[in-house]
Amino acid sequence: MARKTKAEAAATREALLDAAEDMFMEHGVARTSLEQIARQAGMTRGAVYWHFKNKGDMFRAMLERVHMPFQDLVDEIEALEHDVSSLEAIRLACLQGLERFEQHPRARRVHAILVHRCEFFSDIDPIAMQQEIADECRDSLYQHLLISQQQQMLADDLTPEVATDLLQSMLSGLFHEWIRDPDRFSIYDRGVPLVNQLIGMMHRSTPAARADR
Amino acid sequence: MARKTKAEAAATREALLDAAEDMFMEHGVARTSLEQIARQAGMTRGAVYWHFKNKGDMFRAMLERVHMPFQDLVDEIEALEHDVSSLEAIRLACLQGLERFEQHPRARRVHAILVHRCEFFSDIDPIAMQQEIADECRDSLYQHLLISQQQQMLADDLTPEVATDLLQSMLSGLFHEWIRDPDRFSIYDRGVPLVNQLIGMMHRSTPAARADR
DNA sequence: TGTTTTACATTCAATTGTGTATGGAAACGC
DNA sequence: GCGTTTCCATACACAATTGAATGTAAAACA
Repeated sequence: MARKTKAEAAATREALLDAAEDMFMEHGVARTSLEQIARQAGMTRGAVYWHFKNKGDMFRAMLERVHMPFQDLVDEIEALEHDVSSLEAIRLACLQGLERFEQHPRARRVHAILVHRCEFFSDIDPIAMQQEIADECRDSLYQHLLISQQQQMLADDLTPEVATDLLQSMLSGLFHEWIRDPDRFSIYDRGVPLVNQLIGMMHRSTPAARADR
Repeated sequence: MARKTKAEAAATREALLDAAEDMFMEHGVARTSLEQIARQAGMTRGAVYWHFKNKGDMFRAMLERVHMPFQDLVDEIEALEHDVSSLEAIRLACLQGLERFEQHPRARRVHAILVHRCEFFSDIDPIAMQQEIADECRDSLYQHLLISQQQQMLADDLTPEVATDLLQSMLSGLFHEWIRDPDRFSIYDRGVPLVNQLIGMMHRSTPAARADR
């Protein structure tokens, strides 16, 4: 076969990853062969083995295309905390995260694959990856809820530990319910009232809890 | 090979399912061959193909050994609702559910396999199964939270819809965090304060929210 | 412009898993 | 007690993938 331009080669690499996403999503990771991926991209397995070491390497590359923006959210909290209260910053960061999930279809698909379309294989451990993401999110929430408590924002009977577990569990559950079938409902539309309500209930006895629904 | 007694045959069937659980849990469903399962049980594939049609049939049989006791929980709510308030009945049913998860290691393992160790194959769709379980739980919660609202138990700014989403998301998230690595923490120990806190916050302005931790 | 490297396609060897067919001895029904 | 059925082991044929080896024409480079 004729050699391609560097730009063309990069394009086929992207096309292969796109095809991998398609086939992984449709048939699951284990049930899709490298030939199916190659044919979906209009190539042969030769192209796949040129750009990637094997299926595991391809999977890893697919994940690396969607950078997990959790640290970005933390940074946004940080930037906001100078203007608004810490609890309010957390609330806005959660809403921002929901919105982001909704608006990046590639990130949505890759997360769906990671959670529901693959079991571990070769040296890929999706559960460990999910663990890592969840822990990162959890630690971040805890740090900021600790600040909220120090600022006397949390309700009397609410410890930052329980508050963290509550928020993290709720967000995690919402995510899992949604990612199971993202077309069933909008994670943003369902999530906004939940976040507002829960954060509102966490506030220190401000009877006029705001639930803008 | 010599024919076995009916009791012995039933025992090997159970042994095969035990072995399947072990291997599915350890290597994932897709990566375990029927021969691995047979050898783990001290048998050959002949035994497997005698008792089951194929891997999918075996998987289904494995799931059928653990009856999902969600309707039992609903019934327990029903039985309790004559004595205590509806919200209190929901709270107790949630705690009961957590306890049950903790205490049945087989159910725990099978759920872990269903969620994290398999993608769909042949005519098995684990996501649809999880969907079914979640919907059943959600519907049940909603029905009873509707009663709570009619009994004027819910906080003014809390609709039964949002309350349902909150509780269900929180429970689902807690479950997913736990099932990812059940040895990391006790779902009961972490769940009890969460349920108590959340249900407590849902109550209609009873300032003395109870958080027994 | 000539040489080297790149970006694939094609082919091949080897492995792995599946489903089925066959066999055999003991348990079961009568 | 005898035929039949059951429970499982063994053997075989078949398809599906994989990884690597080889081929090749054009791009990149000097």
